[in-house]
Amino acid sequence: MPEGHTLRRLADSLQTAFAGRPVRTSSPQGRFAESAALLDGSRVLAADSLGKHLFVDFEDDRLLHVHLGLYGKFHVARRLPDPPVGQVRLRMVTADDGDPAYGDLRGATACELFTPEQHRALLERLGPDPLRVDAEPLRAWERIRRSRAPIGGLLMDQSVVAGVGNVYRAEILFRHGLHPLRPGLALRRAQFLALWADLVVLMQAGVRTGRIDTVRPEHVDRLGDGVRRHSYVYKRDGEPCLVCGSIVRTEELAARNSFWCPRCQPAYRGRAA
DNA sequence: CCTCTATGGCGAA
DNA sequence: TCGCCCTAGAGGC
Repeated sequence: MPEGHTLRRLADSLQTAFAGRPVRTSSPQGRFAESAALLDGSRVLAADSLGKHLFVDFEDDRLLHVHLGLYGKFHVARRLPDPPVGQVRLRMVTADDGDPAYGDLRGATACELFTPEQHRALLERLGPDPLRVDAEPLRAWERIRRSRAPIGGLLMDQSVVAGVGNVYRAEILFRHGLHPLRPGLALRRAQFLALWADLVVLMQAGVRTGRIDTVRPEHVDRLGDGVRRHSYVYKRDGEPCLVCGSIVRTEELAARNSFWCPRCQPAYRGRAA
């Protein structure tokens, strides 16, 4: 589930398993062979994430940039790897003694060495990441408050907020009673700050558990059918809202399916919320 | 077996 | 806005 929490979690496990240790890198299916060859045998210094981007710092000023895209997975385990099965695009294996670990990258959009210039340009382009303690939410607010674009699109724009994807977008808007089509400039500052604070809580929980779970305890089995829901509206179109019972709706927004409850998230009609 | 869908984003038109 | 990249799981036949 590659939204920001997945990348943060991945950076943490790579850091724990590989930091300070030399690795053998290979590209069993060739796609990222060039990156693998350039890094083979070097020492990992650190791993970090920003938004949906992963960075692995190697010695001699080399920086690996990975973006998982929609389908990518980076499986990390603290044991010796089995022979690669299927499309492993990058394999990283500890090359020193003791405590073996490996990582297998599949399906990623990007796996490349970044120049300092590329790195700087990317950092400059990305908005604040709710998972970072040094994030500046007011940078996002300055973009949102002056934009006529729908908040459901702005939240997906990585230059506004980094790390939010389609699930967190749908869920955070539900939790704050905001219709996805409400223009950014129709939000109040206090509304945005509450939304941001909630994003921090939800995404931190996502880092801890490895899954996106946004439903408050009192709503988890609200329908009384014994099914524990973990989202209020995401992919629940056609089903009853866990709060009011209205039928959850979906429509495409910013090239992705957007989900909302028509009663809890009333349509914007030119008034403040 | 097949087809569809997905938590993302880029570049061409 | 569309096509494309790439993988895996779900569901239909």
